Parts: sequence; structure tokens; C-alpha cells
Amino acid sequence: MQKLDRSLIRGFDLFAAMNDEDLDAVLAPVEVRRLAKGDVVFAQGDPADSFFLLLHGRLKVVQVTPDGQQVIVRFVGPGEVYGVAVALGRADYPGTVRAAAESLTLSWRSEHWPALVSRQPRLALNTLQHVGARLQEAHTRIREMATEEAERRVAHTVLRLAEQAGRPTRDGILVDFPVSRQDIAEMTGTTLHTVSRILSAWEDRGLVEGGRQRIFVRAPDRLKVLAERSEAAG
Amino acid sequence: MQKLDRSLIRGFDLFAAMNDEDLDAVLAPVEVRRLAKGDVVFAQGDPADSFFLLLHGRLKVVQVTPDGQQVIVRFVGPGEVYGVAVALGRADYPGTVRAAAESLTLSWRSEHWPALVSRQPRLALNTLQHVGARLQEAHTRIREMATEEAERRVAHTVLRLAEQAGRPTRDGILVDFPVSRQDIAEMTGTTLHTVSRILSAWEDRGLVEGGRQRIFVRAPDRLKVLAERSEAAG
DNA sequence: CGAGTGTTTGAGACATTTCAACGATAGTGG
DNA sequence: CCACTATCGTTGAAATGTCTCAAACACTCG
Repeated sequence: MQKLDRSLIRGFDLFAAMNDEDLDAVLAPVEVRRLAKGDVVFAQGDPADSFFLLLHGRLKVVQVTPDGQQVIVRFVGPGEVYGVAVALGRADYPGTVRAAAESLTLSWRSEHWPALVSRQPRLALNTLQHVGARLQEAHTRIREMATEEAERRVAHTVLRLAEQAGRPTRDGILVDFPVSRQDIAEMTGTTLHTVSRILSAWEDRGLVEGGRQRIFVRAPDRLKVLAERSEAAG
Repeated sequence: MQKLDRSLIRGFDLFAAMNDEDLDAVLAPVEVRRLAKGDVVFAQGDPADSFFLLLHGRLKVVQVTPDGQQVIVRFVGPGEVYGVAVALGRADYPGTVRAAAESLTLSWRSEHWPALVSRQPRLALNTLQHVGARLQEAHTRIREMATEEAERRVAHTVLRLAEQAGRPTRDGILVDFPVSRQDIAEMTGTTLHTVSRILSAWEDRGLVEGGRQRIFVRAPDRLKVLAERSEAAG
């Protein structure tokens, strides 16, 4: 635990429009943790005794099926809350969170949730909006998995990654944290083989550039066309 | 608009632990509407100028893809809120809601949301828990669609229907509103043909009984086994 | 430089979709 | 009340997208 400057989190949606006093109250019981790539913040099924805010880096939220298959629920970026099981009325965490890159996270013990919310009711409303956005995204994925073939699902997923975690470059967008073919497979409900084939085909057409755990989108517009239409775009 | 008794909604989670005065304040601006089967409450893309609570009946929430395919997002049962776009910070409804059976619903104009929440902060927390539960369910569906074959997905879906809307009978559970093969297809991401074949096969094995828009589960336990294991159960 | 991990690619197997036709049921109007 | 019609369900056969199995390749890290 270390001293925290208000400016660290002032910029984040969740705490927008709080005065200094309230912000200090929110920050008082906070804990800080540095995460190396691969570190686990909490595991599926653990008692939900904290909730979190990511300051820096990128986290991967996964669920494992009884027979060991993994599904990626989402990636968490800076400024996002996660592990808010307590706010959703859950006693345990529904998934495992692992650092996809070096990260820095805040956490509060779950006991503090009621007090924080009653001091700062906006917190509940902001969280509600955040969870609402995630619900929408989940429905988008469901719709895609139900109606689209693998190639279009991968296209949508890659575009979403580029949008959420893309660093614009002179001739394209680079996803700025390590994403493997296996990761994309676990996001789209296919196999890494299918993803590899699709990306290779795209690379031949000049849409993307591959690499080990690396995705570089050269032609976002053409990829968008491919994601929308049923038939491929030249 | 008609006079409403407090007892109508007193029993629902959302309003649990409210005193009479607060409850009356909540009910003051409410509107009531009767829905015939097939009636549309609101359509995808409509401006979100109301939010709702279902008193009685069953509603179907669907999303349509640009090319006309439908996906069923969920069914709404008595006591559930829906169309809470305003609480999630959306300007329009992300889906279309249609009555799957005769229903009775309450609605509030969206403008009232801030006032209701500030009078009754519990409302935001209750809604947060409700939305959280829906998020979990969405992730469950994503996990199933990503990792399971059609038969197991259908099994899980039928079991969920039986649980959420099942009327127990002497020798099984009857889903107490009309559900077509097409509906199940749109919930599981397959075709009605595949669903029909699966249900026919189950009927041969004595697991379920079919019928027009009718699902009767004769052996929930055996269906559960089938839903969990990869290989079929005798 | 070797070990480990991630990626590519091929060929065959397989689940599910697609296309097509028919059958059954419920509701409607004469 | 019966015929009519629309909707829903069943079933077969062929087409196909994706998975599975298998092997080799490439890069990175220690």
C-alpha cells in the first residue's frame, strides 16, 4: 500500500465529477499492486473479497469450462473496473483475471463497497452504465456467434481489438499488447488453426500483417467491409 | 393510466424493502399497458423514452442483423425490468420487445429515472444486480456457443427455459408459454432444422415431448446429464 | 545453441447447414 | 362445421465450413 495522488484516477470516467474530498475518501482504503505479465489477480471461483480498477496495462478475463476449454470474456484496459462481483450480488468471481502485459491496478476490499456507494451515489450509476456497456458488447458477441461465419467473427474481433487497444501508425493500426492466434480463437469460438488460416489469407491480400502474438491492421476499411458483407471484399 | 395498488409490485425484488410512501412516489408516474400476443412494446433503434416492468406474461427480446436474421436476446418474465436503456446510458433501444403471450406491463417515462433513483438509491443498486445477472447469463451463453455442439447448447437452453418458465407437472416440466423450434434455434445459434432433429431424437429416447410451440421435459435429470457430458447419455 | 512456445499448412473426418418436399396443426371465414 | 390457408414441424440428401489430427516451421528466450 502506498500514497496515491488524486490525479492518478481523476481522469477516469468512474470518478469524473467528484470533488477532492470525496475522491480522498474513495482513495483512502485503496491498495495498489504491480502485475507482471502472466500474474493472476484472482481466479474463477475465488471468494469475491475485492473489486478493482486498472490504472495501466492490459488484463485478460477468461472462463474455463469443466472440461478445460478456455473462453476469453474480455480484455480490461486502463480506467476500467473489474472484479465487481460484489456490486452484482455475487459471492465469488465468475472468471479468472490474468495480466496480458505489465500492469498496475488498484483494489478495494469488498466491505467498502456499501460505504463508498452511499457516500458517492454516482458510483453506482457509473458502474451501472459500465456494466450496461459490457452487457451490450456481450450481446453483440452472441449475435455474431449465432449468425456469422468464422471469418467475419474474426474480422469483427480484430477490429474491436484495434479500436480498444490500437496504436495508430503511419500505415495501419497496431494492437499494442500481445495477442496470440489462440487468444483470438478463444474470443471467437473457433480454433487457432482456423484463425491462423484466416489471418494468413488476409495477409496475402494485404489486409493485415501477422507475427508472433502481434496483429497489425494495414487496411481497416477493407477489413470493415469484409466484416459487414457476407461475401468477401476484393 | 389507471389507479394501481401497491400490492401489485410489492412482491418484486426491485421494490423490496421500500416503505409505502416511497412506493407511492415510484408508482405515481407509472403507466399500465395490456399486451396481446405479438404486440410490440418498442422496436430496435427507437428512442429510449421509457423503461418498463413486466407484471404478468412473457416477452421476447430480439435483435435483428442488417441482413434480417433474428437472434433472441432473452425472455422477460414477471417482476423483471426491461428497456432500461436510459439507466445504461443509451439513447435508443438495442433490441425489439414483443409479447410472447398475453401480458401486462408497467412503464415510466425515462425522464423520471434520475428522480426515482435519487429518491430511492436502492433502485440503482437493485438494477445493477439485475443487469449483473443478465451479464452473467450472457457470458454463459457465449461460453456455450464457443465450446459446445448444437445438441448440448439446445439441452442447456431447454433446461433454462424449464427453470425460468416451467410449470411442474406430475411427470415432467412444461414450459408455460409458446416456444417454437425457430425460437430455440435463435437462442442457440443453429437452424430450426437442427433443433427439430435434436428434439425428435430426444422424443424417441423419452427425454422430452414435442408439439406445436410446446416443450414438455419428461426427464430433466437425464437431459442435465446430456447437457454436461460431451457424450450422449443412454 | 537448444528448448519451448507460437504459427503455418495439409488432408481427412464430421457436424451442421442448405435445399427441398411433405405433413401436421391451429386459426379463419364462408 | 368444414374447407382453406398460414404457420409450424418433420425428414431426407447433398453441400460445405470448420474441426481434428498430424507434421513441420519460426521465432524468442535463457
